[in-house]
Amino acid sequence: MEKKRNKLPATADTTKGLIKATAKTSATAKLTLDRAGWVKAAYAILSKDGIGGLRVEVLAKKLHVTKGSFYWHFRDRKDLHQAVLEEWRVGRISDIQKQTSATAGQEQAQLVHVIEVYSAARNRHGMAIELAMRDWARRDALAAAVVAEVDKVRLHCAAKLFEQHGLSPEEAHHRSVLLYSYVFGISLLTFGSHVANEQQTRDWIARLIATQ
Amino acid sequence: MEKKRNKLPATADTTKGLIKATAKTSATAKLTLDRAGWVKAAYAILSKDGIGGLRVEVLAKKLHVTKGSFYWHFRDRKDLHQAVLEEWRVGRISDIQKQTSATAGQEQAQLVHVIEVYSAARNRHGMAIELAMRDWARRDALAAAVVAEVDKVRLHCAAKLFEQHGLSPEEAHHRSVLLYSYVFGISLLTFGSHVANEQQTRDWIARLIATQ
DNA sequence: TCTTTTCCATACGCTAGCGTATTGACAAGG
DNA sequence: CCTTGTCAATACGCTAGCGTATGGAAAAGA
Repeated sequence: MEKKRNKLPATADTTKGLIKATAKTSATAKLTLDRAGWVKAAYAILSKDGIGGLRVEVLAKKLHVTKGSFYWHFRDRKDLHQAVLEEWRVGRISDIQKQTSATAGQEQAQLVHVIEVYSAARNRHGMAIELAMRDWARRDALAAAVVAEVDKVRLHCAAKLFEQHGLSPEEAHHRSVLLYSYVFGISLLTFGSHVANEQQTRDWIARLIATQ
Repeated sequence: MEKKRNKLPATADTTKGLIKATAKTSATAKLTLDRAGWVKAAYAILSKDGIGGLRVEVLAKKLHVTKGSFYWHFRDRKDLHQAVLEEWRVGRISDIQKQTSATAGQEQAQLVHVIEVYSAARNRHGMAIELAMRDWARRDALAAAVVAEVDKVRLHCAAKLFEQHGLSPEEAHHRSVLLYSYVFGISLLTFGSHVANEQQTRDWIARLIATQ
């Protein structure tokens, strides 16, 4: 019995529902699917317990398998980390470009929409991952690089909306930085406590940021 | 057996002189001061590695003692946690009220100053603790309560400045929430990466927040 | 001087978790 | 049928870390 270390092709071909019913391409499909399954479960733990709680055996228990399976699909813990980072990077960039594709004349509404989408009150799970990634990035260079790249794209896309709305490149950049600082910062203020939603405050701030 | 007498931080040394003067109070004073030494070291670890890295034996090694000392001063790990939280709570509230005591007519300059003080670029260590506390608060109810209390005071003090500057209570609250969301959020954007400081953007945003 | 108190060192048992080695089950293909 | 490849279970050694028990040194009191 020879063991092959599976080094991943990072492109996640998410073909759901083909778990066992496939016959021909099942080998490759099942491989990537299993890695994707581990990564997906890793996300759930990451959002709840942070990168420090992302442990191999805990993850295995969550998936009702043993770590023997994990070390078949992943070389080690770092391998999983890289897969999680890559998944997050691709997913976020894709999401941003979807969120910031505005029709002409609707830029301001689109910006308000972006603020709402990233609001912790409406997207608690997504924001938990966001904060976990940033906490991770403060102690890990690779995570920091990924977060920096995603932020760069985010700022660029938001700035483009501001510019299309008539602002100068400088002010567009300023407001983009403020926008993302706010949406992440507001989640830091409200996440731990059970503060009232304060929708009025959120609306007021969103208007201030998005309106020139 | 040979023993190494490694001194605790300087605060412990200065008070050891007081022990000889007062006998009865020295016991209590030394106890709390030694606790303070542990708490201070805990801060350093907290800012660097987060609450997950705050381990008893690591902390002891940092102080060049064994954990035998730790368990003399603290009942357990949770005891240290509570001491750290209390220290942070008292220190932050004291600091806020100092930072927001404005002379009449200088409220706006004072608000800009608050934004600058909390800027990650100028106060990296303090912001690291701030972020670590908030990450901690996401998974610990006690930490969440402390952070919520500090935030409440912060928002109240900032809102008072805005009101003294002539804003309505509602807008004063809105802008206070924006102010603290921004200062914490901007640190999330810049902490992991080595982004340029962008002082111009910071100034522009500070003016937008503090100026009606 | 003798005793008590204070503070730290040492040794111990225990658990969680990482990574490896080995075995086994099962399906596909020759 | 037998071989091979795929994936998971099991067992193992190892480290880090928590909390306890105990000893020991030194200062403070008596």
